[in-house]
Amino acid sequence: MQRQIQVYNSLTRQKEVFTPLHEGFIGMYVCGPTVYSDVHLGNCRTFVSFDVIYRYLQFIGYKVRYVRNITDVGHLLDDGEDRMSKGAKQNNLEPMEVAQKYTVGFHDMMRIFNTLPPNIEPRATGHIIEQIEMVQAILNNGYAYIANGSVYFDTLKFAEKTGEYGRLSGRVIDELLAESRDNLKNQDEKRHPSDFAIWMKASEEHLMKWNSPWSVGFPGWHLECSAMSTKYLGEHFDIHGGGNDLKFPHHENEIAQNMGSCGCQPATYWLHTNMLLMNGKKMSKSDGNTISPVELFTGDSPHVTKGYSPMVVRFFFLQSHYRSTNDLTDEALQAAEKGFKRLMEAGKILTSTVIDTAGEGPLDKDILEAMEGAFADMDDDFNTPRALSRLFELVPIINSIKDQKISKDQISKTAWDTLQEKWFHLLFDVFGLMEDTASAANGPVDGLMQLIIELRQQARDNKDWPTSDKIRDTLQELEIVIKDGKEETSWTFK
RNA sequence: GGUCGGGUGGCCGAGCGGCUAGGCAGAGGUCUGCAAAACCUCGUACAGCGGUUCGAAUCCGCUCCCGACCUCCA
Repeated sequence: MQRQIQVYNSLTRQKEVFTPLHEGFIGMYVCGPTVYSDVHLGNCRTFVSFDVIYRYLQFIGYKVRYVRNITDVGHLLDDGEDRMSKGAKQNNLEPMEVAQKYTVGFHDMMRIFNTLPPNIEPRATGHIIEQIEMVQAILNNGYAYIANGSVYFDTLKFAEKTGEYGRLSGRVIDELLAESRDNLKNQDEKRHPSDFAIWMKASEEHLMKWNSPWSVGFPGWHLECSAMSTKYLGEHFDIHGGGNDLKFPHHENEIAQNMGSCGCQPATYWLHTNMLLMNGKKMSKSDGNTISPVELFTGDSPHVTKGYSPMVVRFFFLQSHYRSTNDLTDEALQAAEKGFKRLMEAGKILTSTVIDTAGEGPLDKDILEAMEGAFADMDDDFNTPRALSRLFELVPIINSIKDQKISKDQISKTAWDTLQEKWFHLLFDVFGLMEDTASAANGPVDGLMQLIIELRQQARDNKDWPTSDKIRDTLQELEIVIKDGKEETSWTFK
């Protein structure tokens, strides 16, 4: 069921028909987290976005190799200290203990958000040799120079020779050139301010360091992704993804490194997710405008009035397009929570209702068009909010079937069965949503509830309203909602 | 300052030349013992000013705001 899809390519700044390098196969690399502290929500939104992309590509029949790295070395802070080292020193730990702790935490969170694990999750520290080899290749090609044991990428030379530097992020080479005259003098080792380290000589007290032909040191900030994507996906692969904020300098430098070593553009399509905002501003740890996933789940934060379940949050992410900013507010989350519930309730009705109408029904067309439309929306650069809106359009029909406001002969068995199948494919397999908590009750709870509902019905038949209402109110306090339908009474967790 | 992306009804958020987005909230109605749920109906939104066009929220120009990146960040 291969479908033709379109993706927005950051490199060309337009939507393009997606054509994989090898028919039927896709190589996708997504920049993963730096594991020096707990994941924050913005990371989660990005990884949920790529999770949906990964799921959809698989759903439409591609065999996808999804590589997402773990960065456990190589990110310098202002003072020149490595993030991992800093975290280690603060807590008196081995750097690898820090990495391990937060890697586990990251994985837990990804599971909570119901994201599929990538096929390969390489670590930067496990690929020092590959990185050293890449530095060597770049040196051999003349796009890097050695200074005091460190190796720098020569952006000016690269820009002059290839004209590539700055293409992704829209930076202009002329500016780089003009800039150089003023800034040249204050550069110690770098020849040009835009040059960046691909190998750094380590100081004595630096914790994470390795032998190399140039010095005992560590790889540069952007090198890992170049080396690891090449190793697992080849010199040229289909999709490279990451957060918008990585475009420059990270991705720009990644491209430079790949081209500097092998001469080819690493990925055909560059996909960037936009930022998660909170109250209109980028969510960021450094300025306090942040809420951790756990705080969001528990409601333990001044930014929310209550907790929201992971699936509600996932649904909330999906309600905006991955290339748009998404503004997280308490009000928006409440709206998402209700909407998500409505969708899930409709799903339950869909599961439990059988329609046997032979031939065609007058509503078939609407139903099939909406479902087909939802997939067409996904084909168009993974437009999840639009696809979701199609599902919502079908909710009144589904609910009306249950309430018998629409009779079953209005819909054919074929259309209904198709709806069932596609609905769940989209919601569960592609969007990666699932029932929250214990709301899908089984075991004794369901039986107990049946009994209670039956007793209440007896009271109602006897017009014993006090008893009937007491049952309802008490259940309400227990977060269980009683819904009196025309034919039967159902229940759900609040 | 440079680069890029935005400003859509009370809120969130799609659409990006002609056709109802959708969710939440709100109003009215149906159903109901009451309530909830559900269903039906409704608001006539596209920052401002010009321009292009038979026709613009959608294209162009200007103005005003906002955000991101340019330093580690998904």
